[in-house]
Amino acid sequence: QFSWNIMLSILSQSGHLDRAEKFFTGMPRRDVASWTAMLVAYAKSNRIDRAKLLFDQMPERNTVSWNAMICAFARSGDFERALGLFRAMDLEGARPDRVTFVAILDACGQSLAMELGMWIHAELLAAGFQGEITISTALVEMYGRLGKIEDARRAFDRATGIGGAGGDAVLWAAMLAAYAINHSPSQAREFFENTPPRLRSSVSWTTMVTAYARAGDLHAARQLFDKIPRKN
RNA sequence: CUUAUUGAAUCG
Repeated sequence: QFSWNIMLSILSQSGHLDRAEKFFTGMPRRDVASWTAMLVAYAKSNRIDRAKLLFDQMPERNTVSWNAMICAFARSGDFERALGLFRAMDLEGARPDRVTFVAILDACGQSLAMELGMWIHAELLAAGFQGEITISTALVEMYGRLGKIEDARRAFDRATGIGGAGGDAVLWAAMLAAYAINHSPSQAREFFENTPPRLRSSVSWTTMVTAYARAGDLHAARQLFDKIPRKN
């Protein structure tokens, strides 16, 4: 069973939707993973409608299947349906996990659904997902997009811990982006300078450079660009 | 840490 599923995911990841489809229908046995893999294959080819059809036809659904479908909607920009599915999970007794929450927080941020976002935030605290770094990053990103920079910062501070130097490069880049979106480049720059080099990535650099460029300060952009270490 | 789903910028 494992090997069939592996074969199926190889086919879909290499973009052979038609072959994946044939393989899927020809499989001697199909478990939840097989159905979900096929669903994702459709979604990646932008056949969201087909994906949803498969989702509805699945003999059983687990959290991963729900996540896959929610992510598919979110990726296609259909945040309404993504959020709708999230609500429907409860009714079918599927429990959201950290992947669900990250996807939903992202959808909230992109659709500027502040009310719901804050509600979700409370939900995940209650569910005990507080400490997950991907969750923290998603919170920072969402609040940043919503213009709630203080809330973004609060989530960030909790994630970086006592010394304030915890977390990873993704978290720090997300916080930087939150500043860059909501404040002047110099404000963002201050945060950038206070970022431990270990937690700076090429993403931090490009975020900072484009912040200057967007503000029209091409000189500062160029100057910073020239300071980027070779490896980045 | 390889059977399915998830976190950051730019450009393509």
